Amino acid sequence: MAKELKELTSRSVDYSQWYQDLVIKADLAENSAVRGCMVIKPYGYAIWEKIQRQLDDMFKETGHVNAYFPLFIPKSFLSKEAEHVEGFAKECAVVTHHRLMNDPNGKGVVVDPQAKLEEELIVRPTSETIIWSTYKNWIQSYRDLPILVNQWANVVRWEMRTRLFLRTAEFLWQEGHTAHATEEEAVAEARRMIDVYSTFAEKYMGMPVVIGVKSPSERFAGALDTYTIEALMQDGKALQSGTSHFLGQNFAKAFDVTFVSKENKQEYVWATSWGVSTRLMGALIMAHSDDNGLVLPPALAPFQVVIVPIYKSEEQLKAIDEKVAPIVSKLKALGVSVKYDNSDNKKPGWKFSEYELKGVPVRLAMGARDLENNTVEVARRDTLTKETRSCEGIEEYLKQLMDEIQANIFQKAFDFRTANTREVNSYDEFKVEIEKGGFLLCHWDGTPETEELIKNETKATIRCIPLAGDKTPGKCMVTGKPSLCRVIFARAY
RNA sequence: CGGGGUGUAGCGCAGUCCGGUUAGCGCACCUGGUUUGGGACCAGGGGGUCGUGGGUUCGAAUCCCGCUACCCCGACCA
Repeated sequence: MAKELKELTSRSVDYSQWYQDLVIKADLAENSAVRGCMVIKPYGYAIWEKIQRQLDDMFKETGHVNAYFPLFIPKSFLSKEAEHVEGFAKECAVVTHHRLMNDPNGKGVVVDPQAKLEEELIVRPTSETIIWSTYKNWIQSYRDLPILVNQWANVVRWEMRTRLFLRTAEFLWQEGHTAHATEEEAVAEARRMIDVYSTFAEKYMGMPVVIGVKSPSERFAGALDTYTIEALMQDGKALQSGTSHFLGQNFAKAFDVTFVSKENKQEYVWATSWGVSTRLMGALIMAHSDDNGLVLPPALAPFQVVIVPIYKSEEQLKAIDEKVAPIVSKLKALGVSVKYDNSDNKKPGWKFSEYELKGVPVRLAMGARDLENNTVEVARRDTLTKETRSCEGIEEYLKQLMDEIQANIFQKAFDFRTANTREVNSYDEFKVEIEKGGFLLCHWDGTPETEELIKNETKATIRCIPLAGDKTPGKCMVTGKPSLCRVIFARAY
């Protein structure tokens, strides 16, 4: 490998730099000329499309439908739910005018002062308000419920500091917004969707996550409960990868959304919202990548197999083309996506490195030697191992190899998390352990004050109170007050 | 919004302290040739308002003042 690239992708350098260089080098995304925004490049977007398609299928299976709501939200909508506005007001992009004009001084264009909007429009930071103002018109009777709607959209949050994929000023996501007749049903929906996210993360992204509930101070603005999936990155920091909120009747009350129940009573609707974003791609990158570049799980790789021909002459290439063609079509028939890169403008060595950097799960190389022996070289991205195999039955072998790689990638991340999850019983020990990264399971007295203190002193936050696992009570590591169960502390992105 | 840093070819940088031929290097790009089983080599070539506005000077990438953009570290957050 070229020295330059080795330096760029080496994790011995600062992790955030490693991450950013990897994103850019692997042709996933780049910084835009617009502050804090990101250009998702075709290869990166192909991964997003995979994520999108899979999630969308899972939403459909759970009875949801897609819809689309406006990008702009009248300013007054945002002020209707007090906590909600509190949470988002500081990071909103605001539209104040609707027209430009030629600069009277002849210097380009200026905002036309005549075109000032009567009421400013907010570029959505999330769509609860515009959606609930719409739901008001959709809901009269219990027969109109539940409403199970999802939206694929972009949102804007004017963050002070941004990072590619992890926190951009504009990002792509999906946001589900559901309306229910009863509290139980809404809670069940919020729980069901965090399970969908968890399944997606583990089965498709190959990334183990902990399902839990957020402490009150980490809750979504306007929610009664926030469920989260928390993943551990290779540098020992946690990443919140998806959330599902039980909103109670807060938004129904703010937007006066009521329905007539079976018992002919006027009642407020119960709500949930849930979302995952392009941040999942950040998670995917940081969870699995190594010094050679991305490592993509087969389930989300834009193509699962790349075939590289090695040849000295036109005739040889032609012979390899002919040999490869039936393998390609057979692989496709088996549902394995494959790219045959017989482009003549790059050398094989270059292609090897390039596809490794891009995280393609399996590379096949075929040259004159292979033609003679009816073999092909199979290189695995996850283990970086190579073997030469007969072309006989290679397609079936590759198909099952995909499952093996998918499982191996998950197992590796799972083992890493296990090795970096520790029980900690004293605050002194905590201060030492937190420097090593990872998840720390600790007792906490349940108060926001203690949480705040720990955060200020150690930069660690409560990632979640896990839903599953050990529920043994204990004593808070800081105050010694009683604690119901251990919670997960970590430094987070 | 506080602290720090950087703007020089598509990308990455040197040159700036100490002003002085025609602004340089690596990668990328173009042409020709030899190559091709782990990011090839040789030869030739093209590409620059040195972020921007002003000032000092015979002369400014370099010195002075303003503006601006981006990056990093905090605070805030999916």
